[in-house]
Amino acid sequence: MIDNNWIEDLLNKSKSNTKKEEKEHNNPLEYKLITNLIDECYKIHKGDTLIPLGKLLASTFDLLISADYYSYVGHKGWYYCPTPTPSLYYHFTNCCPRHALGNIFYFHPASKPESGSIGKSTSRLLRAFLNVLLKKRGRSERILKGAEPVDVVIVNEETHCILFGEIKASPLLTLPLQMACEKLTDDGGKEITEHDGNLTINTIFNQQINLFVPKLVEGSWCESQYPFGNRAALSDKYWGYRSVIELLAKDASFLKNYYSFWNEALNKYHPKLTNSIYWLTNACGSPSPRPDWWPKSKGGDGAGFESVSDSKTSVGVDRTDDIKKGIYQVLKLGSEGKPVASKWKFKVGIISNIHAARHFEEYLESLKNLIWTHDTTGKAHKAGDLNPEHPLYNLFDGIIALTESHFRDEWLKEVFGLENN
DNA sequence: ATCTGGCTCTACAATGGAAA
DNA sequence: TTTCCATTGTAGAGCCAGAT
Repeated sequence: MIDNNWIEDLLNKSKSNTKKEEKEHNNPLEYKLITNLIDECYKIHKGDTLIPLGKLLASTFDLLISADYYSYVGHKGWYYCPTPTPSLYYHFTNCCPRHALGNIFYFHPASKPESGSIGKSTSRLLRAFLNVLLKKRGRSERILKGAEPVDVVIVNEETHCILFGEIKASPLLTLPLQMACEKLTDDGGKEITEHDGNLTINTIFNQQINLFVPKLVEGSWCESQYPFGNRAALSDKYWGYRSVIELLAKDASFLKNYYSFWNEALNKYHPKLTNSIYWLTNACGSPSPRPDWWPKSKGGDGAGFESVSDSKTSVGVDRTDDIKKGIYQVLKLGSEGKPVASKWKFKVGIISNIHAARHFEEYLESLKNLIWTHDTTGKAHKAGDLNPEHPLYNLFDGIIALTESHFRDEWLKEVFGLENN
């Protein structure tokens, strides 16, 4: 089964996959947006080196994912909030985003794209993002879409270094969209309140849509918006990408303000610190304090309540079963590939946008420096029992994320070591 | 009360064999 | 040989029950 061509075969499959993907996936704005985002990060970091480059990059990766999410926005799923001024929101956690900033919760289901379409884009976008980033850093490595069971292949043809990686990418948050609107009444002419929620409006096409970026005013986070763009028609599939590109070009303050919000959200991303902008982050859990009007979960006869965002939507590589899956993948790829690596310096690792913010300690800390080997005698108990030339392997050559990484390999450190990790 | 993980549903991509 | 289609595998996320 496993032979000396295992790595070579997968590498060849990966190459052809990439070409095919480039052909079929034809979004002309994707590369442009990624390039602009990364260039802006370098500019900001150069102007203020106290801002860590990796975190900046991670925050703009969220913007990239968001641009993709926005491209699915249609007529359905806008939430009507009447106070203090009538407004429509298209949001990504299950509550009114503007009231959540003050820890007041009005339930309304998030309008996320179908999970089936999210999965493939996040993984593709992270590969594309890293590709541009490595070019920017002057690296010659190529990033390829892997073939099962490998998510991503990173290869340096000259030095024969090759990484098979497991990708786990998921955004910290997606900014809500906002539109102004008239005060609405129900069929009987009665005013609609926050509790009534869940309205479907007639059309969003060609209307001004704004981006909801909370702003810190005298110590509290307040609603604030940037003019964003509009979707011309159903066929206008990439309007999200176009609008982010235009906003970056138009308003120099946007990215810095967005970053300071995003960074604060990441710094306070902990289930014990449930305040304000926390409720816009993924996997933030149940509302606290839970208001009287907060609904029980659907079909629930028991004590279950709806959440603002379920733990299944965890950030980066933080979801526990994803971490476990990742550990299995590096073990599997490593144990099959490393002993037969031939001319390749074969490395394995996990690649993500954001490190395991909540679960690193419990799930990865004790494993991060593990090494392993094959022992067919079953009698080796210490290194000295083995032949001095007996090979040992890293469990992880790298646990890599834009925000924080752990390296056990010099090559990977050169490729991915950013200034802040 | 919260976290975790099993089960479920959905979307999508890859595969491989049969039909054209 | 190419095209079609059923099957299989993977991932994200909702729901729920059991553990802590």
